[in-house]
Amino acid sequence: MSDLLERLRGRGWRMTAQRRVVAEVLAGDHVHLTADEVHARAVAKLPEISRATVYNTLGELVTLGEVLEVSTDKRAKRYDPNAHRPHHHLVCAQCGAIRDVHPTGNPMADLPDSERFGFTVSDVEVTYRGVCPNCAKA
Amino acid sequence: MSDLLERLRGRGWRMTAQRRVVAEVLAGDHVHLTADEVHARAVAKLPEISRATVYNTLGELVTLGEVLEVSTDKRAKRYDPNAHRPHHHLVCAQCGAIRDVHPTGNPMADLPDSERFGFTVSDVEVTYRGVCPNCAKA
DNA sequence: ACCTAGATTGGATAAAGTCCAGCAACGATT
DNA sequence: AATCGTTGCTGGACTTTATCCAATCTAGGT
Repeated sequence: MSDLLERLRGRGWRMTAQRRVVAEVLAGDHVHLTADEVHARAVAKLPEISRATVYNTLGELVTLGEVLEVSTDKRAKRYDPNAHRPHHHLVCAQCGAIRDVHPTGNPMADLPDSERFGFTVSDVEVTYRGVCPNCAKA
Repeated sequence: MSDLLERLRGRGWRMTAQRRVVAEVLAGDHVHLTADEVHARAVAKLPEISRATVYNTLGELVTLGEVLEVSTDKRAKRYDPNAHRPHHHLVCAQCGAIRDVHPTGNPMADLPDSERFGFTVSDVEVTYRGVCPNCAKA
């Protein structure tokens, strides 16, 4: 993840304690935190960090293509740091747990021209829904 | 759409002016209104209808499987009355326009067991993103 | 060490949705 | 047609999520 900071610096990002902390908090696979969760964890490392800064930083990371915004059906947006290996999501309908998945096939190829309504289609997002093993037990 | 009202009545839904109006407002293809938009249009037909009722009714329609909740990336959830013909969505990244699309292939079959993490997968939602002809012109 | 563009802060505000207590009315029954 | 129990409706308060902004601070170049 420190390569992330390198890359950002290369793009003229001014490095601050706050931004470093947000980047640290987001590291890892299967990480899909809400802005508030990011803020809570950031505060643990840097008590004075403000909510606004967390929102700003997340927004910038999304704009720069380093982090993906994931809208599962929950109320709050979630942020996915795994932007460089394309993947989709599997969501538990009961507890909201999210896993990264890599389906075979290419959904992009499955949309015929006749179904594109003249759009220039650039991206697909696939969300699988189901019940996770934990919730199935209960 | 009046068959919808029939079906609901058959399921023990008590019929009221408010519910009728909400159902009317939702009729049609490529309809993806936010709760607030539904409320605005409902008010035009029945001035006293309250926001809470619109939210309640939409929630019930979703529970009954008559309407789908669509989370594109906008802030507000949208409601899609076309629940009985399965379909996916194509969203303009600029203006937010939404079209119903029917891709070929079955994304469900593209998720191998090894990528299911023990989940019981029951549903897939595919969202294509791009730029619509209108926005492309500008 | 200094300077300035850019970043941070926290509080106000907005937008979307939920909750609740009291009133209204659907429709089954007689 | 009148009654009545149950369910639905209302409107306002409240919660959650997110954005805006003016004042203040700081990273990093010189």
